[in-house]
Amino acid sequence: MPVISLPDGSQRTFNDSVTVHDVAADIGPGLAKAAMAGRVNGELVDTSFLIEVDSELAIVTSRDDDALPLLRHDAAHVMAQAVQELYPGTQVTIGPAIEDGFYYDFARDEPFTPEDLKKIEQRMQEIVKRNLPITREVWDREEAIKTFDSIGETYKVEIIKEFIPEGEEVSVYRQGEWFDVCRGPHLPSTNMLGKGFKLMKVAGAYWRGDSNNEMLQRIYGTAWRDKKELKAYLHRLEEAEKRDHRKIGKTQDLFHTQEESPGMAFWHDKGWRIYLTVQQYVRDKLKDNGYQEVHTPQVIDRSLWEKSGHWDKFRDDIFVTETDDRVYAIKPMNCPAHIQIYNHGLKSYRDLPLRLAEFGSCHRNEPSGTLHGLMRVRNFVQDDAHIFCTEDQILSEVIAFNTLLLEVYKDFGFDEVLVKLSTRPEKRVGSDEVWDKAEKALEEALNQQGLDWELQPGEGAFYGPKIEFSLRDCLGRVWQLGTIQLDFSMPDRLGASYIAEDNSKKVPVMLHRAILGSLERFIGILIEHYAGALPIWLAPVQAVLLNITDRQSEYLNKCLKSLRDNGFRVESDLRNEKIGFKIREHTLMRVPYLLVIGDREMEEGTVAVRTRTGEDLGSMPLSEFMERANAEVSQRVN
RNA sequence: GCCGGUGUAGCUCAGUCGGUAGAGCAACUGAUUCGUAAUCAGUAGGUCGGCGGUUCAAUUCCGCCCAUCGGCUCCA
Repeated sequence: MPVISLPDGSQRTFNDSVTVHDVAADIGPGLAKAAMAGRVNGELVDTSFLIEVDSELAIVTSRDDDALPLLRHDAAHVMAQAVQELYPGTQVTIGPAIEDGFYYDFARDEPFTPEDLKKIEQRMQEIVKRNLPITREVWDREEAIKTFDSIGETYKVEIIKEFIPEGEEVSVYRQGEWFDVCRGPHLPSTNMLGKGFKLMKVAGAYWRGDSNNEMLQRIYGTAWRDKKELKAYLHRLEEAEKRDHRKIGKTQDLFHTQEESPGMAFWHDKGWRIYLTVQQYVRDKLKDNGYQEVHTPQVIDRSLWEKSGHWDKFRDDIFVTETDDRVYAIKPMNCPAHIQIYNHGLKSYRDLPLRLAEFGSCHRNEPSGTLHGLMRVRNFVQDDAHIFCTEDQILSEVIAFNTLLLEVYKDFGFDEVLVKLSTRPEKRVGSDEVWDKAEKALEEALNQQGLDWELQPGEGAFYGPKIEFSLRDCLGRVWQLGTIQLDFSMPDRLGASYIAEDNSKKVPVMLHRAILGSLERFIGILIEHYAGALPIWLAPVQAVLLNITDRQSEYLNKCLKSLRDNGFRVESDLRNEKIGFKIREHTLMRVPYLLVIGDREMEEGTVAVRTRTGEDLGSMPLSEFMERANAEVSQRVN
């Protein structure tokens, strides 16, 4: 006699065990039809799930948050069925729901073409129409292995053998002729998938995510409750693509790349202004926070990299130059060089913490397939710094860093930051005692900051734990920006030491840290975040002066000079074009302010101010405009 | 690095089932001096990513390479 408690607090008593579907039907036929799954005592289950004891139950319909992952997982199954119907001999592997959609990895010798995707999508629609009941079966493990082996599904066999312990049973979901090993739950039938799905792209993916394994073909799709939601999603994607920093970099004449220097940017005037503005901002911040700025060579003999251990580990990724029979590395990082500065002269504990910062240009020969606009490059400058300190100073240094980092992100308009803490891996240097202390310091610093953070056990570097700070780009991709990493190894390897209070010689702890990470990547993210309309304090051109006719040229040039003398980045547009044409052009270039000057303004000694959003602020004396603009610059208004 | 797509004028793109290419915008010239998101007319502009091969003939077909895009792996 199970008593079922529903989310609204009501209870229903049944004489016998009931399925989720039975309960839904008991409430009403509409709900029975709409039921996609159930949540029994917090666990998501099929509508066919049998409830035998008193339980809490929520019926999942398309309105629930739970619906989308279910829908997407089903879409993956339906796609796999479609693929196997259309392309016999194709093996299925895994196919989960992901953010905004799903994918399924297939093993097939021939590549899937964009035309294939269309065909598969059509077949999926057909399968949905067939309205196949999706049923759950429980198989004996050995029987499952035998069955999948007999139909040539070797990957499935491997999955069962690996993930299902011997003696346990395997759940198999069947829709029509087609079946797949799956934990579930699933929708009751294929037609509940509806029409809100679309196949997006084919991509390669290694079996089990290991580059030593063979490559499978992954088909990505998106799935939503209905066509309308799908359309909205596709629209969102289109809008996101318009924000692409590579596109905006081109249209706004910020930078370019070319074949001869893959993964390295040619910064144009306007892009470089952004770069310098960002750099100057960080430079001032670092100075205010007790950092010394240094500068070290870009080309350093291989012997130093051998000592640091990088030559062994990263030889293939280091650009090398050979001159006069010596082999030099184009530096891939600044830290060994900073230790050279640290080592220059005897250090006492009184010198610590010592914070050395450098905007050092680094080169890394990243694999060709990983390059991506400004986001992943081979030449970059980090807002890099190394803090040399004692073990006891770790906590206070990490707190100070986190505080500074959040302050900086906020100034740039980023409030949503993803934080991850990576702790000791199996292979590591340093005593457990030191690791304990270090991990605790990082954790405590994060908690004191009130940050939400995710633990990544075992993901730390061999030389120390780390915190990573990431932002999401316009297409939802996550890019790591800031980091603080403890290093118990390199100072020792490169002979750094200090004299402690008790006159003993000790090795300092080194903290690698960056806030923006690579300036290139950061500027790429900035461009996308603001869709090219950078806040006025960052905008490469803050205002353009536009004349109506030639008569105002002289007055306009006077205004231009005055603005420039006051430190504004302004341009003039004296072309013999209609004012509407000029306004359109500069608005599209996302210039924050357009200052229109006609006879009226000339006579009154004013400028007519228009914003890039199309707002007309009316005429005002130049001094008033400058006051306004100055305030916005110093307050970093968007 | 791996899988797949793409590479045509400064930009965005069309085109050629093998006979050396076209539009819009931009540029240039001329006219227009016109008050808040595109004034009109004309001119010029391309070794069709690179190198090889097949062919009477290759931008088009084939091979290799490079770059780029989307993923995967990687990211000190």
